[in-house]
Parts: sequence; C-alpha cells; structure tokens
Amino acid sequence: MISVFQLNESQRQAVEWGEKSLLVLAGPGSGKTAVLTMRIANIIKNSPDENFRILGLTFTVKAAKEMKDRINMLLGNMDNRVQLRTFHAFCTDLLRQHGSHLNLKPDFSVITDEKDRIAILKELDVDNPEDILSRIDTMFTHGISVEELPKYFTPENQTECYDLQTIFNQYIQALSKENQLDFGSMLYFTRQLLETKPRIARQLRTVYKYICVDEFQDTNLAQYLILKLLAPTENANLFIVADEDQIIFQWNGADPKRLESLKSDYNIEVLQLPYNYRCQKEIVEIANKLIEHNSYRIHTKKPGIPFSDESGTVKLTSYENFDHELSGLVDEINVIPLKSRDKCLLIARSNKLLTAANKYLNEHSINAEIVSKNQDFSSPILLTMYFCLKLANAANSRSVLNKLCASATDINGLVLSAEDISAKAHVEGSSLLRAFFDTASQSEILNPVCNAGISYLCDTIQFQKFIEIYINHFDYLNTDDEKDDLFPDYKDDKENWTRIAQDIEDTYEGNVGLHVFLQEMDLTPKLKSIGKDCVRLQTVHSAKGMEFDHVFIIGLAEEQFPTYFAIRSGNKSIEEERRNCFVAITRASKSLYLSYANEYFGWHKQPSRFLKEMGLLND
DNA sequence: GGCGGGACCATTTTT
DNA sequence: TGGTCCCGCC
Repeated sequence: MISVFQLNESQRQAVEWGEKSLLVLAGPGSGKTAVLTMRIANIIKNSPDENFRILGLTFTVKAAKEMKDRINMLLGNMDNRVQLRTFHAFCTDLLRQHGSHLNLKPDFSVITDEKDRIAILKELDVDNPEDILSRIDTMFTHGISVEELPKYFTPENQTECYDLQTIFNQYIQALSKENQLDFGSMLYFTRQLLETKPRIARQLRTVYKYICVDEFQDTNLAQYLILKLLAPTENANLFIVADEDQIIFQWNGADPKRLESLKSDYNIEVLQLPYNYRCQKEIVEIANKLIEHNSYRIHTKKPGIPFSDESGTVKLTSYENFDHELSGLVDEINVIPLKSRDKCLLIARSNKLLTAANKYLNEHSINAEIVSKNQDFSSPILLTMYFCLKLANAANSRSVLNKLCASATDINGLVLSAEDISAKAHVEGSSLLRAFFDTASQSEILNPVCNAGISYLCDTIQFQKFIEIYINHFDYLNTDDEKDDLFPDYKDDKENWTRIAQDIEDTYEGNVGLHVFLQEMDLTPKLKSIGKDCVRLQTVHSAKGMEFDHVFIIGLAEEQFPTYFAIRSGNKSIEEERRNCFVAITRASKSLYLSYANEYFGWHKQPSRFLKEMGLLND
C-alpha cells in the first residue's frame, strides 16, 4: 500500500485536490486507484463534522470492489460517507427508492439473460427480435429518446423509424408491467427520473458534494448524461480518472469524443500521472511508440515514463504457420519454472486462436486454462436454489418456473414439467413455487429442501434460512463419498455464492431484502477457479486492468490483430485495434513475448502493422 | 485432363 | 483482401 510519503509529485497533487473539477489522465500502472481512494479518504478525514457524502462511480463490479476494499483500509468504519457503486448499481438503488414516480415497484428484478429480453419482444409479435433488440440497445447506450429517433433515419425510412418508436415504447411498458429492468432501461429510467423530478436531482446534489468517476473512458453517452444531471453546473466537484488510450469498448458506446465533451462541458483542469510503475522500460517504450500512431488523442498527453530502471524483455518471433507458432510458444513457456506459471498470461485477439492454443498447450503437458467470466451459475444444484429464490421474488413468472424445472430435472433426472406444475397451481389456487415444491418433494434427493422451501419461501419469507438448509443438505450429500462427478461445478458455484453473499452482507450489513439480494447476485460476475501451475489464456478485453510478470501475445498478423473487420471498416476501427494492442502489451510487467505466423488456417497473412509501429519490424 | 468459377473464413462482451 | 480445393463442364 502506497502512503502519502511515497507519492510522486503529480500523484500528490491529485490526492490533495479539493474543490473544482479535475481530469486525471492515468495510463497503465500509474497508480490511479491509489490516488482516487486516497483523495476520497483525505476529504472525509478533513471534514469530520460535516455530513455530505462522496459518490464514486465505476464501470465494472471489479473496480468498485477494489476501491471499496482500499477505502475500507484507509477509513475503517468512517467509510459510511462514501458510496462506491457501478453506474448500473447506482441506478438500481435510485430506482428502488424513487422509481414509484415512474410506476416502478421497488422490488423489481434484473434481467441479465438475453433470451428473456428476446422473449419479451416475441410476446410483442416482433418480426426479427434479435435485430430489434440491438437497435433498442443502441438507443439505450446512446441515450436516444423516441422523439429524437427520426434524426437517425433518412426521410424515405421514416416508416421503419416509426415502427421502432412503437416497439421501443411497448418494450419499456412491458418491462415496467412485468416489474423487470434490463441494463439499458436502468439508465433510461434513471435519466427520466432525474429529468422529470428535479427535486430528486437537487437532493442528490446536496448529498453528494463530490463525485468521482473511475475508468471514465468506458462510459457511454447514456451514463454521461446521468452524470451531467448529477453535476449540472460547470463548477461541480468532479474527479474523473480516464485513459483515452484504453478505450476498447467502442462497440458498447464508449467513445474518444466523450473526453472532449467533458472538457467543454466543465471548467475542468487536466493532470497527467506520467509514471508507469508496472511495466519495465522496454515495454513502456514500445507502448509509447505504438500509441503515438493514434490521431484522436488529447494532445497534452505525454508518453508514459517507466518508473523503474530495471531491464525487461521484449522478444518477437515469427513462424511459418500457426502450428509452428504454437510449438514455439510451448518452448518459451517451458523455460518458465512451474511455480511462476500463474504469473503468465497468454493473450490473443480472438477466442478462435485462444481455443486452439489452449488445446495445443494441454496436449504438450503445459497446464493452461481459458479464463472467462461466466455470468451465470452452472451447476444444476445451485441453479435450482437460485431459481427457487427468483420465483419467490417474482411469483407469477412462467419463464423462471421453466428454468427452475429444467435445472431441477438436471439434478437427478426426475422430470418436472412446468406445464403440469402451472396447471396444479391454477387448480389448487396456490403459488407456482408452492406447486413446484409439492411436486418436487417426490424426489428423494430434493425432498428435504422442498420442505424447507415451503416453510421459508412460501409460508414465510426467511430466504437466508432456506439457503442455509439447502446448502447444508447438498454439502452433506457431496461429502458423503466421492460424488464430484455427480455434482459437476457445484464447488465452484458454491464458492462464488458464498463470496458474493458475504459481499452483500458487508455492503448492507445483514439488512437486505430478497429482491436486493438477487439483484446483487445477478450483477456480480462469477469467477472460475484456476488449476495449479496454470497458464492463463485470455482475450484482450477480459484482461483489461490486470497485470502479469510474463505476457505472451500470439497472432500478431494482419487480419488477426488488427482484425479483418477493423481493416475493412477504416481508420476509426484501426485506432481501436491499436488501443487493444496497447492494452495487451501493457499487461506485462517484466517480459513480453510477441509472435506471428505467415499462415493461419490455410490463409497467408502479413505481419501486423503494429509490430512495425512499435519499431520491432522494418517495412 | 484441363479449365473456370464459386465457396471457404473473417471480433471483442461489460453492465 | 487473400490461396486452395472441389465441382462441373468441355
């Protein structure tokens, strides 16, 4: 942990920043999280008698959690004046409190499954729901209202525009009627709330005197508009941390232009954290050279400066074809001792190359695993418990019942029909969940948890008690003998469950309703445990924010990295690819192994232009 | 047996 | 944008 005394000059300036807005340009490894959290802690410590709060907004759950942990270390139990949330979690908090103005009930649930969104559109008799959904998402991420929509259509396409307007309105109505929100609508409703109820916005402004935003470059327009409603004047106290060279979510609405808007909308000062504490100097040098080729940059940003004098390694190797490249990779990894394998990261631009590399490495006795965040639980046991809770929260949802029946059927093969259970509930005038428990109790393995379910989810709501009994039951069955095969993924799922449940406990201090509990469960990514002495394989996007001693990047060839798509669609996309490459190489602290082949899957490819730009290859 | 023409393949994924 | 393979036709 860095203390105030170890800060460099620009870091200290940022930490001690008080009133007015500041934009902190923070490259890879510049210590931005330390700066952000220490500045927050400073303000709180220097105002013990005041009761304003500080709002910290992040883009990812992981970043919010990281900041929470650090703030907790710095402030201990004084941290109740600091609210650290992702944009989306902040919006749900707000909508649970004030959503009644928009006819939203406080116990709404969160849709995370694309299929459920498609299902809503199908109910509305939409022709090609996938296409319409992506249009609706574009409206959401760009904050485009129904009224503004005609601007985006040519005069001869106005019918198409009118159709989309109608469907968008119907979709919004369906969400509020079914008491469900998806990610996009959270932002949509929040903006509407703050625009139509200026009193609420004003109240928030009084409470949150300071607002910090981490990874600002990732915000889409809808999020930025919400920020502007929270801090409408140019004299606001915004503290924005951003790196324009790491915008790699453009396809999701992030845009280099956002920083320009920020600078013109606010009377903002700019400060750069120039030192790179992560990467050794050879790596910083090629990263600087590479990113210089991007033209959409704030011109005041200076190249990164390596903090350490120590020498790192940058090695480029070329191969005849992809097979040779993989074989060369095996040789390189074999040099690294087993105990350091968990400090190795293999990056590829696409999952196709990553999958092939994974297969090859494992066939050549190198432990390797593709690391990707899986959004959902995967073991039937945990899923069944989770859907029981969901059905307790959304009592009439047929789609939840369908999923519950499917997962419960997977546990032991006793077929549970959603159709029959629904009919039974109708005849008996009971809830879907009660009818489910009545039916499923015929299964020997499920019987004890069904009884618990009736007592603690139907007769009374004591969902924590239900969870406890449910998990104990399967823990008992699981330790009975070697039944790992019988309960696939149960261990990983349970670890995730207990971890998230603990986080929720910490955040809400044990005082949490079922809908909020489920919301946090839904919005928190589930991690996969990784084997011993294992090399991690990740795509560029999923590796963002991480750091490893040794990084291997394969497939540095034209039409792989940069991708074929980017090359075809022009300079704006190439610049995003360049930022992707920048993010990839700056994951490495000590050594960086780059490689390309002349042939992939039978197609001849040129070496990536980025290698030339980094000065590693001549024209 | 030699040829012309068409098919083949092409990204990332948070909230 | 590529190279290669296979099919059908002459």
